[in-house]
Amino acid sequence: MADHPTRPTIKTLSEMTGFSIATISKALNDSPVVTQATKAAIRQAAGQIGYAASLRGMSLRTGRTYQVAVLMPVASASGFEWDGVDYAQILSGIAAGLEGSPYRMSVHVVRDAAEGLATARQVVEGHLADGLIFSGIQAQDPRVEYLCAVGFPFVTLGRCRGDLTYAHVDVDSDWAAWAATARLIAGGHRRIALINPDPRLSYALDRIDGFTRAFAQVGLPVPQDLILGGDLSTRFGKEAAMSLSRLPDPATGFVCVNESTALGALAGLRDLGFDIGRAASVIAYDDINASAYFAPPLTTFYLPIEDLGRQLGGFLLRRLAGEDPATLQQLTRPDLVARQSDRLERVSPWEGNT
Amino acid sequence: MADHPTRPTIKTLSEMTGFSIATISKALNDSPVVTQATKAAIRQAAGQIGYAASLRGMSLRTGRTYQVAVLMPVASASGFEWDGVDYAQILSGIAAGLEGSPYRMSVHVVRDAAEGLATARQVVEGHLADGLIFSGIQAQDPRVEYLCAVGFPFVTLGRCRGDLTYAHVDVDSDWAAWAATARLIAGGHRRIALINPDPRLSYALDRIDGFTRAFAQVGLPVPQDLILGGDLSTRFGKEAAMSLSRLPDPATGFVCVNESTALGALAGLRDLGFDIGRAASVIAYDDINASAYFAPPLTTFYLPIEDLGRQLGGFLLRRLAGEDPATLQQLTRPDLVARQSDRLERVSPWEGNT
DNA sequence: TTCCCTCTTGAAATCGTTTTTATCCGCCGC
DNA sequence: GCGGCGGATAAAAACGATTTCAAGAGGGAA
Repeated sequence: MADHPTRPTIKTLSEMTGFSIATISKALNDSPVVTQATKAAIRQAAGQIGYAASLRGMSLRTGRTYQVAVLMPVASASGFEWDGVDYAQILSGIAAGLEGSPYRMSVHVVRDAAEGLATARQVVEGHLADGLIFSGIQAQDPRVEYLCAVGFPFVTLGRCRGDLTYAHVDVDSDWAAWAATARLIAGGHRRIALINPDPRLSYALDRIDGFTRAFAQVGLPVPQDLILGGDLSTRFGKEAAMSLSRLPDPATGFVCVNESTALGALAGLRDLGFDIGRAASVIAYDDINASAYFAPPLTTFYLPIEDLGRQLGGFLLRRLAGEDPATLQQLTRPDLVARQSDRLERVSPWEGNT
Repeated sequence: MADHPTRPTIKTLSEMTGFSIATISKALNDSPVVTQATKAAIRQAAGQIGYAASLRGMSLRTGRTYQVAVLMPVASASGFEWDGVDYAQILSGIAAGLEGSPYRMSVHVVRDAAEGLATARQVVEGHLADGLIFSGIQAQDPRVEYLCAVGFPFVTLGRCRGDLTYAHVDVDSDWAAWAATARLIAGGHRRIALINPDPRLSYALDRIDGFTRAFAQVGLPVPQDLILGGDLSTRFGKEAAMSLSRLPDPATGFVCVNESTALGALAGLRDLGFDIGRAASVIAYDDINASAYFAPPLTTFYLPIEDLGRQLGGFLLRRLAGEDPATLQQLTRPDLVARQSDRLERVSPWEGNT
């Protein structure tokens, strides 16, 4: 393809300056064995012709690829359903975190954890990247175990359970579920549903922990029958809300895992003729900021998803620079955004219904 | 890093089989100069030790990178707003379209068209990828012009206006806007709003064309004052709907560019106290299938966004194989999904209000 | 028998770097 | 005056593939 005739190489610089390619290389890498005068001359020449090292050449020689691989999960999608996850924001954040470094981002689509492990293997064994970033961490995650075992640098969005030490960024789901549940309990709700993701996911367990703790704290029994796990689709949220509202002793409050399921829950309750806001309260993680426009607007926990991505990128760079993974761990507590009343207005034990 | 001691190279195979590395290379590339017997022996050995060619080595020698770069647009995001675009689905589609080829996908985040051009330049001049995929095409798109000029292979999601020949996949926005508008006109609406994206975008113009044609066809004046361009955020949809509903002669129908703006329009109308479904009708592009859960559920044009991605990937592969871009052009007409009534019930000229 | 041609394989150059090792030169110490 | 040393640069060997060109074997024709 039409390049500028041929782009300059280290050899071009060698001919320009009269120094050997070895010296050029060392100068550009700021090696201490080269004199300042030589470095200056070489850099000047490099700047003049706009030299940029060929990643291919560097890559072959050093074994590094200057690539960071991201495993992007997509719902297995038999008939696409919105899952409310704006992965583009995460990617954007990661890219921002990588900015200024020579690392670029390659994205590998994975449909489930098994495929994720296979892809991680490919990346490691095929030297397709120098580091890995992924999410959707399971309580016991084969990818984390594998990568720890082979010593390949990676950062995860989420933590698995177990005592492995690795770099990660996570949201305090335990706390968020606790806070949401406690809020609804304080509002008079007793039959509170936990609309949860796939129970194999680590943060699904965190949420159950927080949910449970909120009840235990005030000495109330945990409504085990109202904990439902599924995917993140709107459809699941709707089905879950409908089935839990049809129980003899129905749920009045819903702690949803994200906005997509919350939207589904709203739709389900509406379909059953409930007056949301009076009959039920819905609380969600807020990662795309759409719940403000729902009817009614939802109380959410705001998740700065792009910032998390930025952290992931930054952590990976530091990990690649050799930093100890134990120092690269961060837990973010999301901010509560109160929008809709969380009071139970229908059957509150301590206040009349208004 | 702990690789399997060292991964096998062409040299390993050479020692195993006794053939020279030249013969090995030719055999694996199915060159006709090698005998079938030799090929079989070499392939057998390669399979046995699980040999896979090093992309780095290939890359350096051939100049190809076996990478496809995708320019992913992200909203400049001063205070993140949902834009209703599930770019993850597009990426997933592209990856699916690339499957089976040695090409992998790298993602470059771009904030606007100018940055897009700069990134395209980097990719081309730095040989960072063999082909490019991007979207958000403007009526006059500097990226398209540049890439055509330098002859770099690319495929776009969307078409620019002009007579350049290049590979692309697009949605028939003209038709969709026409169909949506005609539907509302048939339902009795006369004051129909067009909630449009950034007017520099090529498909914004297509939508205006279709919108205009629908009015012209039945001899009605085009409500120019109801055409509003903005970003794809829910906030813009809400603001647009509110301002257009407060006019002396307010809009009763809304042709929204996507689900995010449509959600905003619904929220805006609700805030103003309108009974949506009676007072107004909203129609949207449907690319994430969430509108089924809105209140009321919206009539939409279903857009198989992942399929479009798959086409993009497939087209780029064919383009890289040397196919003529003129044969790599596709226009998809989205399917109408009728959900909510598009009849005007408040002030219909030919039927009473119920 | 000799020569040439074809068919298969091998040797070597190449892509653009980095890194190890060698060379050159001046200077210090003895 | 000479050996050695250190400082600056050059030469050469990788990294792992592809590709050009040479070489060797075998066969057919004169």
